[in-house]
Amino acid sequence: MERSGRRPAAPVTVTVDLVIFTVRQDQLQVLLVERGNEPYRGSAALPGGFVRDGETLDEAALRELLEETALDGRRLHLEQLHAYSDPERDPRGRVITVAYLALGSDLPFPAAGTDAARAYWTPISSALDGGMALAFDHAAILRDGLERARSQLEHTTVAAAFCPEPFTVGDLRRIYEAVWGFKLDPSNFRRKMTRAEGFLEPTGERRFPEVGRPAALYRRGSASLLIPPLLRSSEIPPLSNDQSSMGVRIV
Amino acid sequence: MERSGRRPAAPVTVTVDLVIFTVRQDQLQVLLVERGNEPYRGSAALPGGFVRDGETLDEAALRELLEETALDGRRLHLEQLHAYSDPERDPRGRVITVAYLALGSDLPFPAAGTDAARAYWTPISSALDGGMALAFDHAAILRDGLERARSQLEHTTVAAAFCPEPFTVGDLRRIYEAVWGFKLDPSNFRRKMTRAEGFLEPTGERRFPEVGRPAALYRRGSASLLIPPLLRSSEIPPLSNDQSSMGVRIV
DNA sequence: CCCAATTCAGGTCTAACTGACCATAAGCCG
DNA sequence: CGGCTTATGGTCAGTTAGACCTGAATTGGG
Repeated sequence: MERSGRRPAAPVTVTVDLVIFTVRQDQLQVLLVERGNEPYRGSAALPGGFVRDGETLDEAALRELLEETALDGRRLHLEQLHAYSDPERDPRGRVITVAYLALGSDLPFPAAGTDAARAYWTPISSALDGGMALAFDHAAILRDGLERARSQLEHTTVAAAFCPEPFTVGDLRRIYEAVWGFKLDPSNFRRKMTRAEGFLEPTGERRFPEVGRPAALYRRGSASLLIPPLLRSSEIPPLSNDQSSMGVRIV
Repeated sequence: MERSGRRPAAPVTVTVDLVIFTVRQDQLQVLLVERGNEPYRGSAALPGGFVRDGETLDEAALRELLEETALDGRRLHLEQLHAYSDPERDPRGRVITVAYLALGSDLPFPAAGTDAARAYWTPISSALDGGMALAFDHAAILRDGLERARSQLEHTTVAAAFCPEPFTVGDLRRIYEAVWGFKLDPSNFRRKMTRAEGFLEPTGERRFPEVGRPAALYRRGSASLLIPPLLRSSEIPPLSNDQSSMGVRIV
């Protein structure tokens, strides 16, 4: 940072917005709120809010997460996604937002006591298919969050963050299938996951499902990276709405 | 974003800071400036500045880049890195910065006309080895930028952004070696790169170096992703002198 | 002119991994 | 019991990665 005296520092309002994903009924779902204030009153939006004095962005994101989902932050993954800064993105004026990606398992329905007008889980397919116009640039943020989540599953063990412990290899596979949007071969998936060091920690227990053979139960291992990665290579392309706003276009 | 009326929006100053990397003499170098104003007057810092009214973060980063390096933006890569928001990170008050990563080939020395007190290239090894205390949290930003650059080389074709066109496979390999900090096997590297679709576009020409056999010249291809990725699997031999799979550590 | 040094270009070989597919196991249900 | 479902494990062929080797093409020095 240089040149502090030259130009007046333009004052800016900063918010955090959260892309909170969970998997329910083998479906990737995102938490949306119905806006209670102008602008976009009544529209669907990502949960979020203003960053307060003396608060880091991470703290603000954690606070909003707790307010929206009443969730203990321990078993969920939270990471910064991107900062969005189009001067026209908020009709009230200059508002820059920093988006966060949160992944959680079996997240509860939003507590009734929150001050969001209404919060609810929606399958990303419906949230993105154009029928539901999200407020501000939240559709773009959601797309970026989805792509980030999909990419993270390739290289890290965060998929386990979607699974309540203990879980089976099948549970984990259904997470991958829900997030990526296509089926995986159960046999090859199991071989891959059980060989990745530090991903799955056997409990010795088994789970007896409604139907089918019992499955071994696992806990999350200590590894955070998936080595070697599981790349969604040449599979069936999922519902692709590639219109990412990330990356700078030059020329 | 929700709950607009509840809390006053705390006004914040926003800056962009740039981690600008280039490779010179087979060394990864970063552009630093000597601060001309308080705080940290005289200390080394990353180039950057305030975001102006009506400007996106990307635009602010591009503007700073042009001011610092007088660079035509065509052959350089610019991407958002992370937002840093510790309330104590700037003694002047509440300043959030959004860091950008820029990669360029053969970048010129900073133009004399810029208003940065002094700008200069430094090998990252010296910039990070503690002897040179960077202003603010810029050491952390630089570390994050380095890790991002290293990771990008695995999955994308940005390494070519470091190479003035046309370039040889050897040029490209030396970029990887400089950024990653260890040697690669020339033969295996060439096999990998020439097979990756859309990375290298042969020109048919050759370059006759000072010493050694002439090398075929290439241009950047159209692909932006490197498929399959080139992973620096080498990495931390936990015990023993196992000199890793693909190379020998330098640095 | 021949030789050493250097770098490029290519090839071989083996181990590992991938993806497609098959087979069996172990529950449930009627 | 046989049929259905899911888990688990194995095979097999094709691909890839890493280690290593061979030769090609150039410069520079005796």
